[in-house]
Amino acid sequence: MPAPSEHRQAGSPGTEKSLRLTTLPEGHPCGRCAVRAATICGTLKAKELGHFKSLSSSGYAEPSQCLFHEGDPAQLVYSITSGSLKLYRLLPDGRRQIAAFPQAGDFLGLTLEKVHAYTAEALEPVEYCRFPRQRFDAFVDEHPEMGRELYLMAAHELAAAREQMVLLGRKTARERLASFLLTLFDRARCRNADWEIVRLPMTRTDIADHLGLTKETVSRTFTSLRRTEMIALLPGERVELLQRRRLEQLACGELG
Amino acid sequence: MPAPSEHRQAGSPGTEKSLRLTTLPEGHPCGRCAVRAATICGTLKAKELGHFKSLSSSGYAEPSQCLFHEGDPAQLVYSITSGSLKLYRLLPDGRRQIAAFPQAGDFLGLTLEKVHAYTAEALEPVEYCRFPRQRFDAFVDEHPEMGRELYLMAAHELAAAREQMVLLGRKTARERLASFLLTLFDRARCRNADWEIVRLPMTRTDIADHLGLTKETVSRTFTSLRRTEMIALLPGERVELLQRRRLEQLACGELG
DNA sequence: TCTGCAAGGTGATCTGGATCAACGGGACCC
DNA sequence: GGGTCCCGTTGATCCAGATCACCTTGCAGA
Repeated sequence: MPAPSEHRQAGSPGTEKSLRLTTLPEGHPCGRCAVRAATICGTLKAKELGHFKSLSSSGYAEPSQCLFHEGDPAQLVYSITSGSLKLYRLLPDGRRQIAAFPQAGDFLGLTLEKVHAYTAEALEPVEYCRFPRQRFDAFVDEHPEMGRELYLMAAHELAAAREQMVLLGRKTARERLASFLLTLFDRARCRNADWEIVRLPMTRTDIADHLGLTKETVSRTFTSLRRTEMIALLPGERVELLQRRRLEQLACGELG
Repeated sequence: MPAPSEHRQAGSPGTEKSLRLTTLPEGHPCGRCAVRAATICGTLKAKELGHFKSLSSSGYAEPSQCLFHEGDPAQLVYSITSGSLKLYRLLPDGRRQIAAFPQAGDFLGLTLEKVHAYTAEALEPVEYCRFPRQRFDAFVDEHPEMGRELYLMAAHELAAAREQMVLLGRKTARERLASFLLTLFDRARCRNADWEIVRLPMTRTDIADHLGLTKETVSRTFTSLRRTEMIALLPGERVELLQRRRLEQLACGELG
């Protein structure tokens, strides 16, 4: 029987956002959007949301297809409505760093620069709404309350990025993998009330390039966590967290 | 004779922000603020800025003094007007990761959580404006245009944090130090037109804890860059970049 | 049915940077 | 003047994780 989670007991993002979610009239184009509550769309009223949505077009990407590449002019902004991706930078000699694994509810391509600094590649089939950058910016200018929402989004991502800096700069391989699994778990739990089970839509190489390791070390570390009975590898690219409390201690450096 | 810089030739933040800077009447409390142009204060008109400023109190911190500690309730927001700091997280066993070296013009303490996740410690004498968090938030709510400014600030920091993730995850010690020196150089150049000289107000240990290395490795790497004549160590904690083009190539992984 | 190949796993070996140790110099304080 | 402490530097040794090599499995395509 797993110990209860320490962090974010009450008032998880999901709860808090659903409070302010406005109901939409029958037949609204966003009426069936599964991620509306989780994005900046959630704060817009029916009419404004209709206008916002009308700026966009829907799209679909297959696994290994890229929404944009590092160096491409940043002309579109994406709101992911289903699926997940990897966001990465390549060094000239092929070394790769995966900055994040964006998923449904995330915005993508919101760079301040004229070109993308990262490549966004689908891990699974991805559905999205796509906004021309200029129209997106114009809409934000006309709706100052959107600025605050964008800020909250960026601030969340900044917190995650700094957490990852601690991981990359100072944690061991075991600590990194434990942290990674817990992050995925927390992120999934905000959206649907899964169990102690985490789905891994990415390969060992992807995980390695996110954690600053090699795929061999990731593989060995999975084995090591399995041998110490902290996790179990389930069929279907899934992992069960058998002892979440111990994983949390390991992740924050309290355990060998 | 150094090659011209590749990145950010025209339209540096400094230029772009000064365009929108409003002039203040004689005797305005922010009239002599050196960093007004570089912060969100720069977008406010005289009257609003006066109101904003009146929410704050000025303060001063000596080297090694902390504005706040990891775990403290986040009750204040700081706008740094001079000096520089280190922002770090400690793991229970003493491992440390320095997330950033904030300096004049930066805001600090803008967390979404109720407590600070990092400690902010002065490297040099620091002057700041300090806003009670509630009043700061209330002001932002009443001035929606501030949301956009906060967003731009967070987006800049996010870009920097992801750049650091690439560094920590995939770069060698030499590449890390070269990247670090160039980042400091670019940051200083935005504010005053220094030369090819970078000031290092932090110790070797601080640099190590920022780059995911040890102080010994940082020291050896300085020596190595000096031996290959890419930098020179000057008295007064300063470094001259002797071959910026080569340093840039090294920093982005194009050189051994 | 075979073939190719991408992904995961594991053993053997290597190495970049960590760790341990020692020294010199500057700032500060009796 | 003589401690003491902190900082930077350098040498010697160690080790976590990288690298290299190899095997298995699953699956798509011929």
